[in-house]
Amino acid sequence: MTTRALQREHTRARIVEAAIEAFADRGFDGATTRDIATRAGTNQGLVSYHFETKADLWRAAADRLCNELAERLERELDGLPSGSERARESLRIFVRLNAQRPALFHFLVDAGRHDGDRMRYLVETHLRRRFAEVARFTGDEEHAAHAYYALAGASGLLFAVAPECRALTGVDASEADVIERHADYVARLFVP
Amino acid sequence: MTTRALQREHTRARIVEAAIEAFADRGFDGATTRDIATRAGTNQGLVSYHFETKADLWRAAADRLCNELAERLERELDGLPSGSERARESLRIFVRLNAQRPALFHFLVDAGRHDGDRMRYLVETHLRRRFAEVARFTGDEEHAAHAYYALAGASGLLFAVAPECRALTGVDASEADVIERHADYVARLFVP
DNA sequence: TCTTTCACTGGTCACTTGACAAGCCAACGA
DNA sequence: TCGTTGGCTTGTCAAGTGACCAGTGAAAGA
Repeated sequence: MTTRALQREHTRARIVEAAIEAFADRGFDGATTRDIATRAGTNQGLVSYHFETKADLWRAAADRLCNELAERLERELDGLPSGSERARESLRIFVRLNAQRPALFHFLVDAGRHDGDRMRYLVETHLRRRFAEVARFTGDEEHAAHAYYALAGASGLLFAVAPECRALTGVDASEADVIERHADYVARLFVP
Repeated sequence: MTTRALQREHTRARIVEAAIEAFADRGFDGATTRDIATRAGTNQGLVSYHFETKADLWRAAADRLCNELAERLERELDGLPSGSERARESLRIFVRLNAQRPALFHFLVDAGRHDGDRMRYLVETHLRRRFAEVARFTGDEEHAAHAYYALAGASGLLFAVAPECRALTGVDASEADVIERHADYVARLFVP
């Protein structure tokens, strides 16, 4: 690959990563392309140059976020021994992902509350597969949606509102032992 | 009370109610005072007249939302028979409140992700008491925060992203039997 | 009855927003 | 080597944004 092409990809990646942070922090409406540019260490014009619209950038950010998590999930689940403990460990892994990337939860909530383009895109492109897995996991057609959203909520909320959790309970959700305790709590909750 | 004072209170209440919807829909940054005014059936100037700043209006909306839910929760818990089923029924009630007022979840997430004035206000004014109750309920000092956020997430997310849930799973979270099924699911989850 | 009060309206303000366009210059290709 | 490409910067634009203010008219008080 040429120097220029490499530089281009590198810059785009930096902007997308900054966009993930910004959209998670402020929501789609609240995040500004200027703020994203600053986080990426450049200027607003460059964001418009690489991504035609703000919505395009959001889609790129959602893709990056979801693909990264899907890959990591698949990789970590792969090396798991089968048996009764497998289900619980799967849940622990899912909780750890939520802890490392609270942006996932924010994208889900921010896009999911309206029936719009962003919600449709998330559902069609990324969520269908993940939901199908949970549905197969529960086996229960009737309660699949309930299990899915209860799990996602129980796993992600703590890390999504980490500053509030710190102020309210004194618990720092970024600490490793807190993450592990939550992973264990959720795992035992859903697989007693 | 005079006609004017009554009218004033009525108008303020209308604006606050519109603000709850708007802030839940778009977040603090995304919601505009003009949109709030339109939802309330008036003009932007009147919003500024009744509430000095947008942040003031947000605080009034948060108060209204939290007080309403605290009252309802207390009232419904009051008539509950003691016994082994009491814990489960408490959880069902909590889920039903989340279903009726998904705005609660959105306020929590929107304010809770940053260490700022709104987050502090929510914690100090409304959340402390509620968390203390959950902590007393679990009895377990070590896991109180984990139980609290797992419960809040598991109860609220489904209704907070109802449009997404509909598109993803076909389940309409506004239907009464879906609400009851989720209430039962969460209740059995936390009190097996 | 007549003045005062005040909830409410319409319009203006400085400022921010996303999108766009002209120019710059190092990397590229001939 | 020299013209071209294209990533990038700077500046500009219309469309909002929250806050503010003078004016209005009906209710309240004298």
